[in-house]
Amino acid sequence: MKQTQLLRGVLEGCVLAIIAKGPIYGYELMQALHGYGFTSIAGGTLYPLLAKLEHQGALSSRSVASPEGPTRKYFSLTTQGFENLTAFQTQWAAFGAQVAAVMEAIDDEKSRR
Amino acid sequence: MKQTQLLRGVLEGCVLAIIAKGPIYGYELMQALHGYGFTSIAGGTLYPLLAKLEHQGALSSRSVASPEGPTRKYFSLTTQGFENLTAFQTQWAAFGAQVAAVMEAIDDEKSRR
DNA sequence: GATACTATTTAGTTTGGCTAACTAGTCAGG
DNA sequence: CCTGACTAGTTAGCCAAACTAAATAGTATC
Repeated sequence: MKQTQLLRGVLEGCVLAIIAKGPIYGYELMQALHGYGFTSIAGGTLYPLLAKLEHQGALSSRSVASPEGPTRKYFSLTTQGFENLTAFQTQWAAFGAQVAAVMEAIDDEKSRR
Repeated sequence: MKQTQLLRGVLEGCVLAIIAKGPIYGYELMQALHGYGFTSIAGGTLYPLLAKLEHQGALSSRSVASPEGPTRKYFSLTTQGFENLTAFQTQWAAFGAQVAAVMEAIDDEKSRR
């Protein structure tokens, strides 16, 4: 499915949510996203986002050698990151309600026919 | 609220949904969106979108003189437009479910603490 | 004739996810 | 030993869509 546009801003929230569950490195996070259905997310999308979030202070990272490949970079949420996540959840809920209201209106219209 | 990024792709769906209720002109549609909470949508956002949708064949339009201002351009959904709307609703529902799944996971985590 | 509201259009900017390419480490098969 | 496959991360440049700001123009009010 092509959901590029819908992802705008939402991907960041999802990344924060998954990292909130515990430290995780980029590649693993990517696979987790795929598992949730966000199959289109590639390294070129995810890594720059992680770098941005770390730069902004929402994430902290540490490098750990891997027994089966290149060094992994584990990310954790900072206090700021948790705040961002909460803010996102609030905003997303409100936004979803707005969209639902618009769609409901047309559903009413449809059922009236 | 700053929801610029979340609106990506969704605005189009909302516009289709509102027009589905019956012919409406741009300015009125803009006010309708404001009424649903999308207060940031300005003419410079909406009109180009309407033009694009008409060009793509999702909307048809006709100009009608207004008794209290410049000529209005009323838009209606074409068959294509209805199809687009249905496709959007399906996609939006699936997307919403995916995001909910990610957020739920972290809620579980939170409540376990 | 100045302000305000209605109604639409256009130019140019910004944001953030996308593709594509590259580097680099480990391991299996031939 | 070399090739390919999987793991792991980085970078440059593209593109779609919403944004700001400004302009045009009609009507009404003061």
